[in-house]
Amino acid sequence: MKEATLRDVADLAGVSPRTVSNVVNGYAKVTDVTRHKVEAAIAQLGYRPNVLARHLATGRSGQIVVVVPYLDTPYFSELLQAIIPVARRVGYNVLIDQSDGDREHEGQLIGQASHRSLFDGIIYSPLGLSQDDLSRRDPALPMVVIGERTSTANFDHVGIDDVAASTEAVNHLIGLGRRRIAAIGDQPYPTGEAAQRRTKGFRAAHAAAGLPLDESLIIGTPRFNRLDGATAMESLLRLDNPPDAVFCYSDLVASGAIHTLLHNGLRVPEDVAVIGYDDIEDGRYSRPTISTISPDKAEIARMAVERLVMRIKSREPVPGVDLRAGHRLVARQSTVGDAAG
Amino acid sequence: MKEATLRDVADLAGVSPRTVSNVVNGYAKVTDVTRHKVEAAIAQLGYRPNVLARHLATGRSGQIVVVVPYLDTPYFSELLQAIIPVARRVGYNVLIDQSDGDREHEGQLIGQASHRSLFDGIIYSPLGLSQDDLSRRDPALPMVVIGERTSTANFDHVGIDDVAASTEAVNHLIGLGRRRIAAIGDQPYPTGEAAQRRTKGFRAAHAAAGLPLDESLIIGTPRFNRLDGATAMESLLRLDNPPDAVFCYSDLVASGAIHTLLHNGLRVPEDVAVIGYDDIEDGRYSRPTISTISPDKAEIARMAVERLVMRIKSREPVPGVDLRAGHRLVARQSTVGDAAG
DNA sequence: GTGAAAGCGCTAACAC
DNA sequence: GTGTTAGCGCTTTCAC
Repeated sequence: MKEATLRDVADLAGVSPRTVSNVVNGYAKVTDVTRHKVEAAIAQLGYRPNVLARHLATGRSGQIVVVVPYLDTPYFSELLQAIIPVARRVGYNVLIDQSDGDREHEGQLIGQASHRSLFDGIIYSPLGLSQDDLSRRDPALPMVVIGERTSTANFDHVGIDDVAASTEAVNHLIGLGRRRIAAIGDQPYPTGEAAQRRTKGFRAAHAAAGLPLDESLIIGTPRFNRLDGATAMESLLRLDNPPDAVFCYSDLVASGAIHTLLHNGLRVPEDVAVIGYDDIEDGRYSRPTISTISPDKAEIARMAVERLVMRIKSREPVPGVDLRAGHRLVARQSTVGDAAG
Repeated sequence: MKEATLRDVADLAGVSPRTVSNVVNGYAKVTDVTRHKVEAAIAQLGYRPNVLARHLATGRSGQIVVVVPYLDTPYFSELLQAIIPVARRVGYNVLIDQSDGDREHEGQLIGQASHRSLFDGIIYSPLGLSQDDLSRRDPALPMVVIGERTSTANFDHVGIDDVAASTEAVNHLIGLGRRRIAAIGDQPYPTGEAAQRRTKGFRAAHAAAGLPLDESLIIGTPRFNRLDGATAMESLLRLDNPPDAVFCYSDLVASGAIHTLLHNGLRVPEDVAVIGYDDIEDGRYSRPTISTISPDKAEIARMAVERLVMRIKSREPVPGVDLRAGHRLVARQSTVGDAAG
């Protein structure tokens, strides 16, 4: 049996397609009595609008693309999982794209023309994409960037206050009486803005506490993986005067660092306290559980989607804004021990 | 400047839209001279077909859904990464859905009606979905199942020969002189078919080698995660007579098991050899690198997509078939030590 | 507030 | 082999 069309509904309700469309989309004002008639007809026929036809008529595809560097990095997959339902709720499908940190790919996707009728907008969580790359994109393509860098006239940015969050993380360690605090994850080059903001917070906390800062305790890593954390921790342990606490720029890094610590017979947090960043699910179940900065992923997702949809629907150019989502520090075993429960 | 339409091309080439459509889609035969004219016009106008319009006209959406239990499980994300480009190449977008092992969700998605014009077919990598659930689905929705269970009249199945692969894995361990071999990951309940096939191979290898099998060395786990592996390994180490090798039903499990072994001062592979399953990227970079059964993910992806597209395009009902992708054993450090390089 | 009708850009009978 | 033409189901000016 064929699906009912808008015209069927119109016929049954004794109104024109125009009216049905109005009711369905809540556009123009419709008399209550007409609305009821239409709604009854819709119910009776089990009518559901044909998305495809709507897209053709409106010239929009109803698809948005979310680009993440790595699909299997927990932080990104969790972010994705937050974004998908939000987008679906406002009528958009989510296409997922992995950039692989591959500049080529990233550039191509947002380049001119390639997106014609394929998607209406893009949510971008870049890694290793320079300001330059971003501005070279098709400015007509609505875009929201998550995470790094700040907005321009062209696009919006959604993220948490990394500097403040990092400061809190380090303050937490200081508050626990730690005095030699290391940082793992710095990336002192153009595409490492996110990392640099964390380093900034790291410094700020030291300054505020009047705590001297040993530059040799800031370890750079190419990425934010477990292996990076493990390797960095090893080099820290080789120091004459190893740290008594570590601020890791991701939970994965923290996990790697903890691995190395335990492997070397050190206790976490008794000998070395470790705090991470991202609040990935793994950290809640690992042993010890990992203290972390927890970005409000749901809020990030909501902000990003809302803002993107707004851009898509807007006829005029929209000025770029910086949206700040919430975050909180979650103290778990890796800093406070079994007090964390 | 507006995009060129098929009609523009037709006008410029001096032919009818029908002909242009034929050329674009390679449908009917077209004279070489006509084809060249059309192609020239296409090039000149920079014409690209409007996907949306095509979908409306054909009644298909050009979307397929891939459902995986967990987005952030490396095996699934790698599979996804293999599927996406293949699907794109044959003109399909991939919508990703995470079922969370949530029966509710899985059932709903493949139920009646919910997919109208949203997607043309579904590639399903189920976990915890019973045969019953599967057959309750809308039979009109083209479906290919990856991994577990075998096909029915309704859908196809793509997978590797788990029993053979598992047998090879265990043979590998036996060939290295191991005699007390454990298995981690059995799931002796209806939805654990994949696990059970591995156990079957485990038994087969023992039987073939005339090696007695200690049932207490077969450890069940709720999932295939790191933590499952670590926990299971701990219980194995508490045995009076611990194993000298372990066959893990996933690389994640192997990773967890290795973690526990190293943590307990045992050497891998000298004291205990470990082999995993899935060949996830992590296993190639961890220390030690993890020996594994490597399913040909590219082939799985190709088979699944090809078969699904075939189903989508076919007018008549298609009988379900079982497609078998290749696999190979990859010996790395966790079984052969530094001989693996 | 609602109706009539013209597309959105493509595909696919149906003819020639 | 190629042209004609009628939709696919919806949105949306334009009138009333």
